[in-house]
Amino acid sequence: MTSASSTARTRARIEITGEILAAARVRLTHAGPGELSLRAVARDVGMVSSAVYRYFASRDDLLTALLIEAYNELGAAAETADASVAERTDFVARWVAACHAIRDWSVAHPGDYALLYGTPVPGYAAPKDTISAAVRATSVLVDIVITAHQGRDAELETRVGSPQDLEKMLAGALEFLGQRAEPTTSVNAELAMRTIAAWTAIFGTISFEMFGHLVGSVDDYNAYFDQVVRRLAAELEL
Amino acid sequence: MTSASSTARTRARIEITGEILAAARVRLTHAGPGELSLRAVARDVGMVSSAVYRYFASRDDLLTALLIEAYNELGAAAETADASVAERTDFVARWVAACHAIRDWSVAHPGDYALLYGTPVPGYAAPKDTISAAVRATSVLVDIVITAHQGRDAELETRVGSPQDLEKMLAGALEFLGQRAEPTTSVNAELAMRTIAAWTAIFGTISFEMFGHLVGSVDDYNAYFDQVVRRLAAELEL
DNA sequence: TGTACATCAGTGAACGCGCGTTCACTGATGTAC
DNA sequence: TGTACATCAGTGAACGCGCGTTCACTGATGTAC
Repeated sequence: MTSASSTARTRARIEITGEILAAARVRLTHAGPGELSLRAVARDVGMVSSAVYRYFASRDDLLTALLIEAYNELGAAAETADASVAERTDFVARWVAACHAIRDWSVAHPGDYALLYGTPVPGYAAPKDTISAAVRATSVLVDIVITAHQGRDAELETRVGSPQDLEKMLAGALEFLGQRAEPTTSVNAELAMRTIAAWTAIFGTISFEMFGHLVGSVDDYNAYFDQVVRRLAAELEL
Repeated sequence: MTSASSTARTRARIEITGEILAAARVRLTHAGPGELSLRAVARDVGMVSSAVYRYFASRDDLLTALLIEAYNELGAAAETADASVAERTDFVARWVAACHAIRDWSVAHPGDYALLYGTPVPGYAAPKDTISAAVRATSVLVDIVITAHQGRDAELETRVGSPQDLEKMLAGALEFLGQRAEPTTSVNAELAMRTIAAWTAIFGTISFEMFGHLVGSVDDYNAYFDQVVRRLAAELEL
């Protein structure tokens, strides 16, 4: 008698599901997510195309699984990098480590990156299952910023516009940041503004690099990214 | 006798070429560039698919024409917005106007924006004809920054790393900026660094908005973009 | 001005292709007694 | 432990579809004399 979770069938299922996902991700390197072909993936794995339907109910389901897997990998990379900084109060070091981990993963997985941060697939709406995975990498960055500012004497001064305007405009972000901060603390709207702008700048920089817009302008992408990240750290007063 | 440039044929050719391009751009709103179908475009225009080949030698040629047209429109929008600021020494106003023009055009033409700044079409390499169009919007921003700093007493101080490192890393950008500056002036590497970072942040912000990454965080995209742009203006010391 | 020829836009059929998905099947694996 | 039945992974054929591109054609427009 075999326990339900370790029969040959169950193990094979897990393994082959992984093989299909891996093959699909390789395909994504050479074709956009919209052109991802289930039949091509099946061929790569060595099955007949209809067999894939034993594992994924449709092409969209495959895309969803890919999205979740990729988001989780990116999130895990950021988390690991942050955790590897021994001096937990060195927020600049943690920020730099996490940002570079995000870029390193992106450079190593261009197809996956395009899936996550490139043009959305037309006609495909990511289901809610993807949200918790999608938020992981971002949460690492947010936590570093919030923790750095937690319990400081002075709140950041609003640079442009009024605090009230910022609060209204960033209501959603403030709620998200508030959930990740200590229960009693309220998050400063100016800090939220700078955090979102920094987060956007990081992925904007990676996208520009990956999609070829920095060709001819920047020679050393890693060094350039490092510059951007350290400037953002200063901006965020980490 | 009719002059070569205004025969009925020539006029029809120009008109229909425009109709094909327009139909293709509508299609791009609902399908990524990789999935753009020549047959579908032909159908929309009311021709048989093979007739399109009288106007474009291949699907890739159509894509190239779309790229050039869209880049030129975006560039023209930025140029017009900049030119409409009467007080030419009010560089902040010019910067804000140009940036908003870029965002407004992008929001109004999401399909075209994705073509220009989204995931590149796999297997398609934009030919060199596109470069001069591609550079127009960017040039507007660069010119504002350079002109603002032209002939100032103090050069910007390098914030992170050494000026030498920046110069090496940004050789390509420095050459580009140098071409647009007054002949005798040399462009400060720190200024180049901040300019590229600002340029990247602008398109990063627009991409995040357009591709859905700000949903739930930011409520008023236009106000948020305005914040970003004004902060960048300060950063650039316009 | 009128005619003969050349150019060219648009047609419609055809090519070979790959796609997502369904379905009846077979044989191996798992389960209950 | 052994047998009977149920589950399920994988097969292979088939469906209807849309795609990019080629080609011989027709009829209208343009050009040269």
